[in-house]
Amino acid sequence: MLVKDLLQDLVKRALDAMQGDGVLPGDLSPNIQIERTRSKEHGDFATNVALTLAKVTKRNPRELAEAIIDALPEDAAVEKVEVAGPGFINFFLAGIERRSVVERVLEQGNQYGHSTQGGGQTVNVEFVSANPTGPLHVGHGRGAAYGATLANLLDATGYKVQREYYVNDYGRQMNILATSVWLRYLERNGEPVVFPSNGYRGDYIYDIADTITARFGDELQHPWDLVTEGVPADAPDGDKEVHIDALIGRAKTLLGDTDYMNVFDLALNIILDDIKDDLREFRVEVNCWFSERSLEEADGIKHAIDRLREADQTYEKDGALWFRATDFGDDKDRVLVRANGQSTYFASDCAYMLNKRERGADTLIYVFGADHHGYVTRLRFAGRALGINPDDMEIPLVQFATLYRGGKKVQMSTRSGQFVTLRELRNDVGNDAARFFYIMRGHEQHLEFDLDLAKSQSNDNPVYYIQYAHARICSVFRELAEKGWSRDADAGMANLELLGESHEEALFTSLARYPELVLTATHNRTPHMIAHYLRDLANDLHTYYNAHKFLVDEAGLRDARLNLILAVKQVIANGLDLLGVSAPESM
RNA sequence: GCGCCCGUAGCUCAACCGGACAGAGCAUCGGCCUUCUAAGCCGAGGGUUGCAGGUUCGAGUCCUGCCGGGCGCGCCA
Repeated sequence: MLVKDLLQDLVKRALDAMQGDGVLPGDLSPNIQIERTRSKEHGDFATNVALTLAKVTKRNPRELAEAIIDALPEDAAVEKVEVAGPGFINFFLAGIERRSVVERVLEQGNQYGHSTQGGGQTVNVEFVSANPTGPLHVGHGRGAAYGATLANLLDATGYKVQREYYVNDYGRQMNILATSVWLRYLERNGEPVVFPSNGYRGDYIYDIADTITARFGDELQHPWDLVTEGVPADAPDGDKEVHIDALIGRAKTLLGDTDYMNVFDLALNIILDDIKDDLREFRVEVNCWFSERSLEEADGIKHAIDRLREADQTYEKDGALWFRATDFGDDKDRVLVRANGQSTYFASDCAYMLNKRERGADTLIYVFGADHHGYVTRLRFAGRALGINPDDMEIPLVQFATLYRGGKKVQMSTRSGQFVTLRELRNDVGNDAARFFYIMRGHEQHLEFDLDLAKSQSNDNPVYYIQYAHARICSVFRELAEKGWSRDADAGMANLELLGESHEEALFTSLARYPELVLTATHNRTPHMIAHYLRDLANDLHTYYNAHKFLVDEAGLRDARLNLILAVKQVIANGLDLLGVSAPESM
């Protein structure tokens, strides 16, 4: 049981007693907030319950606080309780309680900070879900790091987590990709191809085209004149959308269904495999690569539309099938099935959402890039249409990351194909720094990613600073062995009371805070809190190291200090693990 | 035009359901030092939380309006 919960229980019992005695009205059920204090003078924990009760009971808050303290049951963990400020109740923990964290950490090891708070509820975390039309870029990287870390947090706090990537392998963009590949193939085989302005221009398209050549030789080749037969002009003279759609049509006609799909699938698989490798190397786990096409093939879209139709939420107009979004407060109704018989993305959204629910997800988390925030409303309407409680759907938006090198912004533009890929970033700064820097800021904040800092081996680099704290502790233990000593764990525990230095007190507090922090970070979907915490903990360790020698001659004190820093090492490792960052033994 | 997000120290960012004196790092300034491997350590200055109202015992946090920045609006995906 967390001390926080213990204190909450004590306060509750006090209030119950006061209600029983008629000192407080029996009908109030106060929300008892226990929080860590910001400064030591205010003790370890505080509650504002007297302030909140003062109003409803029309009593003086300080006086009420005194009364609550009088009714508070004794507990060995609490040394002193005080009224402070306008009516806060401050709790000072007993020394033995404060020190006990060392034992807890070492006992629980890599499980310290984990909990069963989630009660086994299933949470579906969908993230990245970039169209497989090219390699992931640095924008996707932030979503990947955020989603992966959030999933790790949920996992650690007792939720069943589905980590999911929605593979858009069905729509028009994929047809543009397949056609782009085929055109590059023709170009490589000597055709005088004029590449469409709306096609995918990246170099990787050539690589895929070469794979096509390796597999199919010149079987898929057709003369350029025939390819462009009847195709309207490209921009600027014509409409680039019409132009590319016509080219797609020609590709399908000339290649036939089978060969067209061969090109399509080959392109898709090469890119998707690349994305899978990329994420795996980035320590981003994905349990389910959910294919949009599979949804269509399994009649999932029809299934979802049937559901909406049964609920009388659809109607037909102008040959299309519409969803009555206005009934739910949208400014206009939304098309489910176009006049040409093709279903819309909104229909796929509904189908996929329904599918997630049918696979057992209680909560749906959609991690979106901020540029996709226009979909949020639509998705929420889909949820309402399908009868999903709005509280069971969350759509955190991850803002853009801007790269800086040499103090200057790295220019990027998807349109011109001038984007930095996630793989380039990882190769540049390393996986550890990339993971850490990505989640170091609140996800709703624009991120300035300083590439030079991320690479630097100095204390200014927070990743280095934290990892170094871990390695430094390992180094102390190597030194211990070199001196021919060893740690006596039991003696260390028995001598914890020798640890009375302010640096040691600070570490007790920091270590004890960790499980609460993990819960808060999970609950608020704010993994950056872990990064900030680890930086603070590392700072506590380094200042302690600078102020005191651990390997002192006096064995009792030495063992106690070694137990303490071993606990610090454990918590740093646990925290870094949640972030997907390694904890090196030496640097 | 409508909608969403953001605005906190010179810079990059924190601030747990609305709590106590708004905190870190970098940079700046002033000292110290050569250590369980680390040019590091200790300390100081720096703020009308974009502006103006409102709610509250209490607002960086909630509400309204404005200013500034980013993004989005489709029978595209």
